[in-house]
Amino acid sequence: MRTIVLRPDRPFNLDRTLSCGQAFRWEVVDGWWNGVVGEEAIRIRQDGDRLIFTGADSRFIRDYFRLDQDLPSILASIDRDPVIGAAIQECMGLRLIRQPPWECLVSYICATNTNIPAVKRRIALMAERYGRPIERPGGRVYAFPEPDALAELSCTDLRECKVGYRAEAVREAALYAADNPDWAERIAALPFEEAREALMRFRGVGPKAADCVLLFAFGFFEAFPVDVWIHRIMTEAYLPELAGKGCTPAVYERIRKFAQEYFGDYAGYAQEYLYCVRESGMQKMVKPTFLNPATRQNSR
DNA sequence: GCCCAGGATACCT
DNA sequence: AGGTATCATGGG
Repeated sequence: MRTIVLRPDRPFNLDRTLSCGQAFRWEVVDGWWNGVVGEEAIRIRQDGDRLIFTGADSRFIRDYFRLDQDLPSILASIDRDPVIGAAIQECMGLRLIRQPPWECLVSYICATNTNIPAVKRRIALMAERYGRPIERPGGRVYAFPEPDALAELSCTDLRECKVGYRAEAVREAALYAADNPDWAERIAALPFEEAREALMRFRGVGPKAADCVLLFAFGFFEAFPVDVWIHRIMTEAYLPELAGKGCTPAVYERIRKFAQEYFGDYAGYAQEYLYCVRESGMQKMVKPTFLNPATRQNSR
């Protein structure tokens, strides 16, 4: 059992971080979060300013949860109005984690037009059936399968993991990644927009999935994924002129460009905080509180 | 049975 | 450039 004592100027909230829908392989079992990251089977809980965990060393935990990132400065930089301000208050301590690129890519291919529980099920099935077993005192768990393990499968095999029509896309991605083991390094070395284009060359990866992988795996914090919830929040609170138009490619582009300019280099954090309060936050907007241009400009 | 969900794609006009 | 049908699955 290991412990990390959190510095007061490095706020962190484990529950918010793991339950906000950015990662799909964590679950709570009697007060502990259990998850598999790479080859590590991790068990962790938070007690005030202490993180108590097994299954990985402290350096791994710090890196995965980005505990050394200066969250207060980041949040100060995006805190530009009452809407995002309320989300920051409510979700303080939520951090964007550093996910393994391959698992993250497959996860968001499997996350199109579906809901979070279904994605978790798909990833869990692929891991149980085709991942390397990891033996732990608490039982056996499975690493997420490497590209070559998935590349061998037929679409039928993948469909039995309940991925549905996404099977071809998962298979193609696996074949490509197995043939190009350096695919992630090459994307990581590109500038943001080029990395985005590279990801969108995978079948089944459009703007939204690409932005999620850029944000959750590659640490491009200017990425601003627009799903149906974010589309709703952004059109109601920030871009009323786009309300009721549906999230067409042009609308998607306008929202993400606005967000990058308005929230700045850490727009992705704004996105995740807004997503975190998607339901409670929308309730409070029964009378849509459109921010007027004046409010937008003199903030901060 | 319905509608919705961390959408993308091919195919229209 | 801008609309639209379709895809497979699970939750509510």
